[in-house]
Amino acid sequence: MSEKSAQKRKYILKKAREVFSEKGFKNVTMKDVVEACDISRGGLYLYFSSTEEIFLAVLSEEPDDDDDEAISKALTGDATAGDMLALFLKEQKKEILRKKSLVLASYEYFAEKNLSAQDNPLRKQFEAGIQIVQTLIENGVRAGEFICADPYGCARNLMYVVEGLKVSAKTIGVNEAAVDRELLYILEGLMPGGN
Amino acid sequence: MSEKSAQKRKYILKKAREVFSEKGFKNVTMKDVVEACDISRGGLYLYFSSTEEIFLAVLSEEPDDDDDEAISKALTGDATAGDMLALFLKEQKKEILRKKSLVLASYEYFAEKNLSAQDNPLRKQFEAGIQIVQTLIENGVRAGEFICADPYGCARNLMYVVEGLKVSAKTIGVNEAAVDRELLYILEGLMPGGN
Amino acid sequence: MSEKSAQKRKYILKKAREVFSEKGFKNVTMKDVVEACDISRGGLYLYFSSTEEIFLAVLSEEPDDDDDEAISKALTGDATAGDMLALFLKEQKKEILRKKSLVLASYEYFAEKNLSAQDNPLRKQFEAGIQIVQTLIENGVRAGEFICADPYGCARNLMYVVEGLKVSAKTIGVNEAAVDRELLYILEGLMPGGN
Amino acid sequence: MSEKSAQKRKYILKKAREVFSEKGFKNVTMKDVVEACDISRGGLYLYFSSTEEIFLAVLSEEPDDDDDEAISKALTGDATAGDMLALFLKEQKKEILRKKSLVLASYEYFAEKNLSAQDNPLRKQFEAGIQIVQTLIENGVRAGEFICADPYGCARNLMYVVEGLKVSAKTIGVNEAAVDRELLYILEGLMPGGN
DNA sequence: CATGAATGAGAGTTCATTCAT
DNA sequence: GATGAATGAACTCTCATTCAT
Repeated sequence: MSEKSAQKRKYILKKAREVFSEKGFKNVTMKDVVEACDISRGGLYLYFSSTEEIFLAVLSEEPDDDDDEAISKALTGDATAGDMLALFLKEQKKEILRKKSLVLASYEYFAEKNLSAQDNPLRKQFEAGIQIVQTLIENGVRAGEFICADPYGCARNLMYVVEGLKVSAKTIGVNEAAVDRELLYILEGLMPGGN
Repeated sequence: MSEKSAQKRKYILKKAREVFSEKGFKNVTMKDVVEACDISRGGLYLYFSSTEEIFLAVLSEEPDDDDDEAISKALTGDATAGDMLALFLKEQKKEILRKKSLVLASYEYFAEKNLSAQDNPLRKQFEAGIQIVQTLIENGVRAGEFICADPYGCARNLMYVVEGLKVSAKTIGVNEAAVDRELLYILEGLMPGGN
Repeated sequence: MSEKSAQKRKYILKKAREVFSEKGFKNVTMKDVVEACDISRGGLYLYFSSTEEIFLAVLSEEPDDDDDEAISKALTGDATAGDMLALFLKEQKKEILRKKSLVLASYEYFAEKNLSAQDNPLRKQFEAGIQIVQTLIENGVRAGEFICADPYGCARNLMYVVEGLKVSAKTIGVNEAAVDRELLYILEGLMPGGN
Repeated sequence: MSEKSAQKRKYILKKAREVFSEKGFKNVTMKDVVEACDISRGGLYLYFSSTEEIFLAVLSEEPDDDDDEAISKALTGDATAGDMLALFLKEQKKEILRKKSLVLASYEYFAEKNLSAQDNPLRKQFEAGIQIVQTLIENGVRAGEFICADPYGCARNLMYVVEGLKVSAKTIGVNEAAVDRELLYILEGLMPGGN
């Protein structure tokens, strides 16, 4: 039963993720989720008792994580820093362009809460990204692949651009070429013969 | 009457702007606006018939526009490109850090609509920003103040960072020092002795 | 408007009183009141926001107060203590036998709350009754109408019997003859030639 | 199984009694009972199919009945009428002051039903009480212990006071001293040197 | 123009009751 | 017998919107 329950919970979260992707956070009602899942009103309450609870569960669900896996694999292999950075950017690009993403719902949700830096998963993720990029750049500089006087600054710049692209993708529209162009601009700045 | 009407309309928009700043777009009800304005329920309907209508009116209101004015003045004066870029960035910074801004409400609103590029004021504004920055950089390069191989790319980079900072300010928190740091990083990239 | 509002409020309370009389306290829903008043769901909420609020308003409404008026008149006139006690008992009897009374609803309500003696209107009323009866008996004794060694004890006895009759009337049924019989039993105990 | 069943039934009734004592009748849901018993929702329905059914079963359960036993014992022994009346009153007092009693739940329940005198267990119990007291008083008078011109009237008076005390204990609060005082007042009225 | 009472649709939530296991 | 997930009816409460004044 617990098995079945867990599966149903997962099913609900899967459907809810779609709903949040489409409608953001605040616009989603329990009724929306009920209808997306095609279950009864009361049935949903057996698993979750508010949209917030569902949303947080969706967020904390392990994602498909091809990305992290891929990154991990790359990090353990003997890929060059450039390869790895490219890989990282590829994942970011995927996230930026993903149709069904929780980006805006997260913005809505975390903008309302005023979480301290520690409690804010969005921030943690952001800072983790900076850390990764900085390390990759430093490795690349050491290996002679990159030229960069301020790896930390460059990493931050990259991540803010990614952030800007994410939100732009949802609000003003950004196509794949534009994403490539922006990321390439930064990458080229790191290249020995770059601008 | 028309005069009085216009004033009341303005009053409503002023109050509504505050409401949208605080609560985003979707969370705002006609009741919220009515209460913020301390007018009657029916009274509001004489001027606007939905929160969307109010929101669009708020957006299209001419803002205080010290910024644009200042910019214009600078552009007509004999300020250097560097001065003018600094001025532009100062305005951006103000917007990024403004407590009561419509940033998130706009994101919410325009994310829902799928407006074509032409109809999307957010996009127009974004592109106008790029245009301005690009021009300033080009002027600076011509004047020998800046060194930049790709003014358009640099302008885009700058604007995406600004966008990233705006959303970060609302969601994960960004203080003034952090904004300065990010903008400075870009500026230094333009300087003859920069990175 | 305030006039009309006040009238509607009164109207709601009148209807609500009937509902509480019939169904007690806990069984009454906002829907019940809405239906009794034949107003809209939301309309009721303009006046009251919970059944508790309505109930307390019903309780604190001034009653028809023939009783109190009558008593007051008698007290100011030159009625004998016996006449006045008879009058008091007549009012009690009316209350005991009243079809539409809030007795049980009050019991339900105040049993749930654990109000201190001061805050409990039921208790205040009860003690006021004892006080009145005691005074009347003392006056009667002084006037030679009654014989009573313990007016306070007798007053309490009377009021507890009244209380017992009230609840019995609602739960096991008590007819007028039975009420008369019980009250007469006590009265006769006060009479010079009584038991 | 039937043995086990009977035990479970008893267990449910025991727990349900507590629930009804605390929450009255109408406020109790099947869910409340399920939770108090820590059994499954469906499980309860194997034994009872409504709160009413449970409540009636609780009421008809033989109580601990030290009281009745004690009374019976006393009645068969050679106790004096005074001793026996004192015993009876002691039991009433216990009931009046019992924290977990079904008094209010019963009031709620039987007030809703409009049972005929025959079908109303509350009434039967009340009249049985009068009968017992009347007999005791008559025996006491015959034995010269009591003086009473109207044993039936006095018995009724006593029982209504008890009823009044029961309901007062639940609604306006009555402490032990007050109960003693009221009962003593009546007893003294029976005593040769009483009021 | 302006008011605010009134309506009713719709979302949230709780439970009695059923039923597959 | 026993379980507890699931359903759906019923209730609470909030607002967008209308309309008589």
